[in-house]
Amino acid sequence: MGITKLADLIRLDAHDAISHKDISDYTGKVIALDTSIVVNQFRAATPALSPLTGLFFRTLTFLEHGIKPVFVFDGKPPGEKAAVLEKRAETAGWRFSNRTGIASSQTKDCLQLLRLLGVPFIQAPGDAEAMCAWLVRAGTVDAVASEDMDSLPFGANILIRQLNAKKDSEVIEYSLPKLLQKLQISHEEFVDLCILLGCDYCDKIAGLGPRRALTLIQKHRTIENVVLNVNRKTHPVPLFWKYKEARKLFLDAPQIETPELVWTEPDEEALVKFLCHVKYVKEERVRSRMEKFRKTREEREKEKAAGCTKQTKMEDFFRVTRKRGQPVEAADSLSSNTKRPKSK
DNA sequence: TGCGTCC
DNA sequence: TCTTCTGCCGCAAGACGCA
DNA sequence: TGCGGCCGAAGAG
Repeated sequence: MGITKLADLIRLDAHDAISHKDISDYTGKVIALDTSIVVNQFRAATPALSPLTGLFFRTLTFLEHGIKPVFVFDGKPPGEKAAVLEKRAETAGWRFSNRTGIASSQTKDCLQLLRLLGVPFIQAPGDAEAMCAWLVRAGTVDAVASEDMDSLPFGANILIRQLNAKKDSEVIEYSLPKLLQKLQISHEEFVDLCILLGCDYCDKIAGLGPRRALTLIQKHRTIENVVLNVNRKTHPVPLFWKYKEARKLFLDAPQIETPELVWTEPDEEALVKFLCHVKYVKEERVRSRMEKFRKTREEREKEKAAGCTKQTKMEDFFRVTRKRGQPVEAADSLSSNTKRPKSK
């Protein structure tokens, strides 16, 4: 669900924090993705089909563009969010199964697919969004790609939306430092603002929308002070309001030692065996996509040989590792890329 | 480019 | 009176390949 | 399921 109306607020009040990019602008970048969001996207688009094929196609598109994806899996959700998830699952009519953090069969399939594609993945101790944001802060990855805005209060400096395989689709990049500068608030104040807007971890104050919430935080700086300065009759504070727990979740996300990230060559034969013989995807579909992948890769190498500097040589790309706390480039360099508005 | 199909 | 919030409604969500 | 647009209701100045 993310943060209610945060995208609107940024669009209207901190437009400078947004830049419009093309997927090719992320060549050579390490991008963390919340796997559950990606999988749910495919499930929502084609409920009758396995989301595995979608994951397969999209991951290859990333690799073709020289993007190094890292998939992050949800661990045991924090108690506050578990309640929300359970409620959501109940209304949707399915059983909420990630209470323990034990991988479902679908998760195991995704893990297997990523292994065969040679793409690294990380098991988060809790919320995958929190882990993704922490990876950016630690310099392990350059940005988070997600449709949820949660990564920003979690502290991800760069958030990318609409990073998909569609041709001519516009990628939107949000810069947290620019956002804070434009709104003239600190990260802690921004977290309080997100709680007032409405997040997954606690209730919100009724009657306070994005306009008023922003003005109040800019004026009074903390939720405690905002509460003292709003009309309690028209804007009642929720009973047993767990805003302090929510604040703690955003600011003190659980951290783990990041494993060394390694990208290797996709194993076509094993992919065919898994996707076609176990998951019953048509072999022709998998083979032709792999063929296209190889051709794109060859073209890139040719371009590189011809002196096209932007392209990443694939031999360089594979078997490349990213060590902990050793960013390839500062995350901020992503947002310093030239804006490339799409012409329609 | 639009539309049908993927499983 | 103007601004802001809320609730309701409708639509579209992925990616590929063929015509 | 989530969003954007539209509308009526309610609050702020």
